[in-house]
Amino acid sequence: MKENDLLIQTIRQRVSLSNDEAQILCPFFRRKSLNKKEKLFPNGAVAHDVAFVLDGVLRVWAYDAEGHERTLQFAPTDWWITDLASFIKQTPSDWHVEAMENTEVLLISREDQLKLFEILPQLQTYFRVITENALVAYQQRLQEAMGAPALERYKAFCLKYPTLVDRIPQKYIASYIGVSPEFLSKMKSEILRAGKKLI
Amino acid sequence: MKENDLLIQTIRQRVSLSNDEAQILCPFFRRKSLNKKEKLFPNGAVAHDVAFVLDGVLRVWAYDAEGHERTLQFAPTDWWITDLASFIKQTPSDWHVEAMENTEVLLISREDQLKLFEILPQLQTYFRVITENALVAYQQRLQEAMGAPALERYKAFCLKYPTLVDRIPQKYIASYIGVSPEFLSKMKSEILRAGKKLI
DNA sequence: ATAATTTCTTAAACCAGATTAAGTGAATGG
DNA sequence: CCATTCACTTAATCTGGTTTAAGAAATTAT
Repeated sequence: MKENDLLIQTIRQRVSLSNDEAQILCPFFRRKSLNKKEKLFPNGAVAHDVAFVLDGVLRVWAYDAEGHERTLQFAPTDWWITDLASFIKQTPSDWHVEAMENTEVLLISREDQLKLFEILPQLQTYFRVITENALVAYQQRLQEAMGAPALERYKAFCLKYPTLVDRIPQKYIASYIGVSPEFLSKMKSEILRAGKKLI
Repeated sequence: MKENDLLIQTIRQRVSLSNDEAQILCPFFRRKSLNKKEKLFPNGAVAHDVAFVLDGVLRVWAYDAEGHERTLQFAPTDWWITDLASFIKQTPSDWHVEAMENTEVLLISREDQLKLFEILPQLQTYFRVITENALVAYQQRLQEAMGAPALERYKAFCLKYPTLVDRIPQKYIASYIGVSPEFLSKMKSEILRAGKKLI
């Protein structure tokens, strides 16, 4: 059960959970290993599960109108990730949830998640709170996407995902902040040339 | 209590609520009238309350890096609205929540909302569900903002807020879809000239 | 090791949408 | 009821970021 320690610990940062309750919770989760480039569920399938990342990194992405990849979210260790629209309505998925490295996750199905909310009400509180926080984060990001120049968006990425900046290929960062890989490269070389410090 | 009918009815679209439970719920809400241009709370104050719109329209907006207004959300009848970041953490607000017409709302404070979640667990479920749905909507909107051309974003606005298209000044629609008022005007006249039909 | 592939950089031409400016019409207020 | 402000349009010019293309560097597979 050692692999569940990180999960319990993470949940306990937001709601209280006795050891007995933790024992109730654990069997709801299944462990899964994903190889680099492997997807959490097949393209177009329903996202049955939400994943809690133990180790590695996942990303959610889709093609935009012009056929470019756009990254919605990254998920390093102790983040939750899925195609939320598909997961909450159990409808076919529009997004790809893909491992960027060999990755270990814990999975829980929507059905089991809703069951768990009835058995352990604080779990519903936990997910309500992290959903509220995620909503705030997306509101801020939308505001940035519309009103802030690309360099500000790059800085915001660096603050949000400090562990990823020098770990994942730069083109995925570009697809997250919403610029072409060429332009991100140009921005970074301008920062260096000017000797500017980020943040 | 007639003014609470719309609230009860709206909640019952997602969770069950007996008449007795509805009677418990109602005293938690206070009614408030806002004049056109009036704000839900003073600039920089904490958003103590979340508002349920009975009649009229509110909008949430802030200035971007270049000093332009950016509209995050509109709320016509039966929508919920507040500065969510400020509301959930009870920290000073970054956003303006402002009436676009004379508007009637029901208010509940964060404190009372959390109390209510303990008294009526299905209310926590209700807010979890609408928060999940709002999160999905913001994910889609972010994807659009980054990858779709301005005309697509205008169409998406028209679908999302059909009651507002011919009701609010066009410059606020521009500030929502993320273009200058001049460019929205140009797009619309091009649609007309080409005799294209939206949607 | 070496070949094959992927990623990153640089630079020129290009474009969607911003900015500026000027004029017109519609609300609003005193 | 007039004056002022606010909302919308049109058009010229400008700009942040894209596209295209080509080469260099780093990974990955053989």
